[in-house]
Amino acid sequence: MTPRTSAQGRSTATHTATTSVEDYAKTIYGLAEWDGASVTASALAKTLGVSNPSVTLMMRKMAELGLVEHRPYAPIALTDAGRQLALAMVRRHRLIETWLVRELGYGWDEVHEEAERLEHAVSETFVDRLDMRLGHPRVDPHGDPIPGPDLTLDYPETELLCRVPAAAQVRLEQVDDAVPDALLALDTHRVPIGAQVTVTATDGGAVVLSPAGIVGEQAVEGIRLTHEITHAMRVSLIR
Amino acid sequence: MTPRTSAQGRSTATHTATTSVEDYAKTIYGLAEWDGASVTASALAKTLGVSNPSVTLMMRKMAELGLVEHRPYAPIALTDAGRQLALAMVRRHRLIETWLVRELGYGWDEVHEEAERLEHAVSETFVDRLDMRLGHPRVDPHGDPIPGPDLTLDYPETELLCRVPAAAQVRLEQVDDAVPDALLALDTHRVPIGAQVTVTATDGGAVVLSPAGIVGEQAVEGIRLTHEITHAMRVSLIR
DNA sequence: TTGCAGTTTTAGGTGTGCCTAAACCATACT
DNA sequence: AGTATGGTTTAGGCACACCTAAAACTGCAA
Repeated sequence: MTPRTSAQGRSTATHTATTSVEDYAKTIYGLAEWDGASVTASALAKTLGVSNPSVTLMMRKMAELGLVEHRPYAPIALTDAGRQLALAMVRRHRLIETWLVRELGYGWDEVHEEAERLEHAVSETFVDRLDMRLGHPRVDPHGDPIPGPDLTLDYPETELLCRVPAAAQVRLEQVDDAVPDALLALDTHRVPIGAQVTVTATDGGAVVLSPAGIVGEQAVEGIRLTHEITHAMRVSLIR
Repeated sequence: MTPRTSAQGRSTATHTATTSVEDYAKTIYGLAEWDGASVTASALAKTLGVSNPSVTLMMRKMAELGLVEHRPYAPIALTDAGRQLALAMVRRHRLIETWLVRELGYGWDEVHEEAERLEHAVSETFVDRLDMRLGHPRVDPHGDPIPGPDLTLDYPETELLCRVPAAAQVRLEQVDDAVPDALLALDTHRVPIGAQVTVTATDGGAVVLSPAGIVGEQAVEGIRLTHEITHAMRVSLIR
């Protein structure tokens, strides 16, 4: 599951990649990674906000570039080179977000869009110097792990919040920075990354949370989160 | 000479501008500004590294957008809106350069290319926050003045080094960051921005400099700069 | 004044990345 | 097994920004 990394890091493909190619690679990686599901053309189209035919065409192109495996009508998977490219983009994105929050006073809910544009414009040198200045952070402000310079990534053991059974005690580890509603919900209910909570009830993906440690009878107001939001959060199970 | 600035700053044009349009506007402004000459299509083509017909086409487009005045076969000039856009880009460019040098440890000869890409990717918000963090600098590391948030710009009284007569005492005020040879020459001869020097001899644009204060007989090795390089520097006259 | 040289524009064409509409396949259901 | 329903691909086009080659204009000079 953990991506294999060839020694010298990004090679030819990374240099020929256009902004679009970079976005496709990152999105394919994100879908496969976050959900653990196989990536379909239409899922990709929906996430990227483009039409289905556009995806088909781009997949043909990226297959020729050696970035994806794609036989007609079959699901889409990144090659090793494609994963390299995706991880390089993820690294950029998360380092930039960390910097925007730490040094330019951005809120964690403001950084995504800005990073989305900047990540295509910065050089390798820039990324390395930024990484050094920030002290080689391991996670970004949303709890997402940042790939190292060699593009390896250690995953904590996490699960999508929408898949956790009722009554579980969990710790909030990551939020998808691309889902503003999720960030907003955590802000308004004062639930930071690292908070421990109990899943009081589940309803087909929607979830009700209470502060951890609340046992039973106390009538605490729970926090209700929609499926869309719980799908944008990953948690680790406690005990 | 100093561009007039309408109250609320950048309006429609700034938001519809593509990367190319932004580059054209900035380049037209730079040519008119630095040289004081009227801008021809071929000068623009050469500076931007594109063909002449590409310039013609782009001028038609930018005229429709209300960014340039351009009657066929006539020289090119920015409209007020075009100058707004150009100044917004100059502001971005120079603030980004200042930041790269001050906080990411870039050399002043490394920043141009990086800033050239970043300036098209950052938001207005980003620029304003960066400006605040840097303490509203008035000049960038190359001595070039940085337009304020209202896009006005105060020019010091300067002249191109290649136009200064022999025997003049001058102070180095600005270097064109887009000319690496000029930056290199100043680095190797240890001449910083603000240095006072005497123009010992001129030769059709090429110039020999000596440290200021050297009067006559002392046989000091002068610094010889080509026309290409002296054209990339601006100085103020002393006394 | 006419002609020529150089600049500028028109004409026609390329590559990228996107779109809609229409054909196509593969699977799930009756 | 046969067919409907969806996801997927082909077909045909558009916008942007660039190119080369050829035509058109300007203005200087014989």
